[in-house]
Amino acid sequence: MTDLFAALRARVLHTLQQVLPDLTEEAASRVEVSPARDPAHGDMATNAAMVTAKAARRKPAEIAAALADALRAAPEIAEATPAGPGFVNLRLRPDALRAVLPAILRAGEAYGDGSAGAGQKVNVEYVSANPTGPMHIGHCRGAVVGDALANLLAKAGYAVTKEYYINDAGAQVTALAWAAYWRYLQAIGTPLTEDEYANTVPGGLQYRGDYLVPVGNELAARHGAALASATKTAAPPDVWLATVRDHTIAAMMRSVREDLAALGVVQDVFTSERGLVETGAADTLIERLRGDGLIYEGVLEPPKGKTPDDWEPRPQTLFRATRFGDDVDRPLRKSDGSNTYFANDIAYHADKVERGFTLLIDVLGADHGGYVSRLKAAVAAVSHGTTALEAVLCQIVHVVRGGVPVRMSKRAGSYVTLRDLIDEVGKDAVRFTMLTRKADAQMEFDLDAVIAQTRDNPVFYVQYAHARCRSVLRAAAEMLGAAAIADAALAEVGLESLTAEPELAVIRRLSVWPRTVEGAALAREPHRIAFFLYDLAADFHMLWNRGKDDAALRFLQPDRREETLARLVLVAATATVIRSGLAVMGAAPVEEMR
RNA sequence: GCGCCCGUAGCUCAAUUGGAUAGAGCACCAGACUACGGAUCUGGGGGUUAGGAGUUCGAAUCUUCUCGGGCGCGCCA
Repeated sequence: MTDLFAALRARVLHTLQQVLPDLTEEAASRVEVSPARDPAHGDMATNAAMVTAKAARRKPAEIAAALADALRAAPEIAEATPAGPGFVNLRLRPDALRAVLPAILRAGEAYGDGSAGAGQKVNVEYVSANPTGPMHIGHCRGAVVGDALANLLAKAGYAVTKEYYINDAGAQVTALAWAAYWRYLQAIGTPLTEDEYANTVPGGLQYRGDYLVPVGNELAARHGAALASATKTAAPPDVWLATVRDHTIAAMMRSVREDLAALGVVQDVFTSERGLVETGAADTLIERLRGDGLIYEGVLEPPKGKTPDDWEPRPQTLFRATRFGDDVDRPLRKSDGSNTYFANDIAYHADKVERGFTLLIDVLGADHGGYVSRLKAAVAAVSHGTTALEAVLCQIVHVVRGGVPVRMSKRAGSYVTLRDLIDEVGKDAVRFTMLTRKADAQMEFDLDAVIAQTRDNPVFYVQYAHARCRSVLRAAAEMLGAAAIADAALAEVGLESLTAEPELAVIRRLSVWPRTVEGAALAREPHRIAFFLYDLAADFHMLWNRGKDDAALRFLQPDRREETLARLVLVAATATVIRSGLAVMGAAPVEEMR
């Protein structure tokens, strides 16, 4: 019994069946036991009477009254009161409420682990930035949201794989190779100026940032002048392209992994788009879908209202996405015969399906919103409906400093890199702050506020609460000895002295943790963890400050050992749950503030 | 023109996924430190949830319309 709300829900359902013998399973499934919004109402409330009234053809208030009467007989319930339009408010016996504390100490950070995921194999794909340069702030939110969501799902009982899809097959990678080749020519002493070189590059010289200088130097060190013409001007691509491209992609991915590691993100699987292309996976898949009657040659209608200037009707290889709810059928081959990005992406998602995942979650930027419906159609088609795809869309982050927007020029080298951001505000602050908004809402990231060490910075507020817990426990170890305050020892302590409202408020909050984990996981909303931690920290700071007005209310009372130990149980449990929550966020708990 | 996301206190954001009197922080006003770390805490003012209509025991949340903002719209990734 580590989830008090699950236990009480079971109690309510059991009792409800006595009141309403004909209770349907459907109605029962809608019964909730939730935290009371107002402590004056009690500890918990249930909507049981309201959600069952219609089927039972009885008035909610009538059921609520009967249910409350029956619940009062339950051993863990002190009060059960019908209220409002049909709620039943519950107040637990104090010992039943306090029982969560030893349960937390015994479970440690595993407290809150759930089984809602039922071991389902889920693949969370996130970041998946093109390997064409250092990661910048635009990539950051997806990285943090995806990583925290994966942690959250794992805690809720899913079997999670964290994955990165390397987009290393498109035209932009060829452009990257041209840019790296320029740095290579420089390294071996080319006579070409940058502009002269740019004129020889199809599509012009992109990626002019100097982060490719080391790559050029490495190529020169490894290959000498072998990749260039005798006059050290641009040689035909077939001489060097594959070599330079592969080396550069590898270098960029090393940099991406380093940046992600600095953010605390370590993914389990990296899948290469090029790998899928080279094994012909996409072509194989297209033929398979053709066998299912889902591929045809056809001509699409032009988009209504806004027709591109160069639009002309053209027969294309199309996937019947409309059969799976998409708006239009989607092209799989470009006019030059090569596969579209979408074609490769179908193959990639089919690969995930074949690896046994029954739930795929793609964390995408909001600019991919229009892409989701065709992906869902593709996953439905290749998995024959056995696998679901969900998209978590991350809206754009506006970086400001003191209310003034930080310009993020696309001009190479002058944008704000992820590494710059981490160096300035720290990994934990970046992660926590990125999770203080719903992913699908635009957010403002104020560098000044994130550095500030005050209450308006949730990271410090939460970490300060943890540091205070640890501070008390260190002082307690001095006073009582380390053995007396070990978790195992504290789990046996009598807790009758914990009766004050601020103490009960913290206990109530701690009891909500498993329910919070489950709710956030099912909704795919890791930001709820951040808000829970903030609220828990607020409850704890409030409790702490009682000791300021009245020294008798401080945690450590030298001449009252039993009472002190009981309070230490509360402190240790609070610290444990904060650590548990920070682990989901991917932020480190701190022992002391500096 | 069509599709998706969004609109909540002056500002930045919540709201237990349809629940009770819509809550926090910042800012503003008034208070609390011989400290288990005051980087904290207590109190106050501030709202027609963009607007209208509907669904029901009950709506910020669901439906619909209007207004406003963001993103996307065949052979980019």
